[in-house]
Amino acid sequence: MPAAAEFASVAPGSDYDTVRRVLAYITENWRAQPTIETIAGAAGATPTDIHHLFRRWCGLTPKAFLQAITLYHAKNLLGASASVLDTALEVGLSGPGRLHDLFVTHEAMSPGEWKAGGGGLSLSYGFHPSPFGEALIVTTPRGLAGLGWVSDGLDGGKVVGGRAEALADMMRRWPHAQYRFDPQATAPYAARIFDPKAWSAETPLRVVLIGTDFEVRVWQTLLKIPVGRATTYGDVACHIGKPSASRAVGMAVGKNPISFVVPCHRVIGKSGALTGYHWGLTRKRAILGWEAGQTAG
DNA sequence: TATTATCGCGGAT
DNA sequence: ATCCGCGATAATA
Repeated sequence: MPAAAEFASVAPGSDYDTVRRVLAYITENWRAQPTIETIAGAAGATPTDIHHLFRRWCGLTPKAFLQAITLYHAKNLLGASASVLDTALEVGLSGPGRLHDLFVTHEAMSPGEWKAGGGGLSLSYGFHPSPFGEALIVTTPRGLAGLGWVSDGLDGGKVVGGRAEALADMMRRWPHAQYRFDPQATAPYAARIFDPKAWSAETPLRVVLIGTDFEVRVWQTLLKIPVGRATTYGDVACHIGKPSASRAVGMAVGKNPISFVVPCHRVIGKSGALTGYHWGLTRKRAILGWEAGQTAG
């Protein structure tokens, strides 16, 4: 707890704050095969603290968590059979859009519709705590349009961060929209999204996909990847009928505006390498590790 | 035209 | 085993 106060920029003392430092240390020093004592020391905590933290945060012991973010485990996420996307469909869940465990119903808003009729469209935004740091949530009257993260310091040695930058990043996606700070409008979304106990099929989460036709098709495909599984850029490309477009898929995945809800973190390279994440690879690891804990129980 | 959060192939460590 | 460099490839600004 005392060490966390030094990182007062965001959610001081939060679980993710420490998790982030553990992950950052491991990614930079994995070659040295650091012991749990060394890792704990670098994160400013005792091994016992670390143990309790991971049990509380994701339900896994530190050892299990570390194993969950290795390349070997990432390959397992991909699944032995043909494609995770196909097996998801075989399970026989009824409608499109409720395959995600968050029970999302989605509608698409094409750029044309967005530019032509978008004059009156206004977006509400707010900042809310989450298991992965402070989240920026953007909504329309029709549903969730954006979810991003406020960077909280270092990622891969690069200094980034702040609410202003998080908001600017989101506004860059739809520069012509009207933005209104309205935490009361966005708070219910935060409560729903980050509490697995609140995930329910009866009241699906409404999301609005704003992008090109190609991007929307990719994002819709991502919604079919179950919690605790992963797929590859090439698999997504096959799924939308363009087997050779894996690179273009990577670009579209990277532009996903609704982090976590549209699970772009569950797309990894064919080798099992995590390859990239708009909000930092450290966060991608953290989310995948957290999800491993959710499915383990 | 020049960018990619890709992929698979050789050839060199 | 692992890692680079390369070309093919599809969608954007």
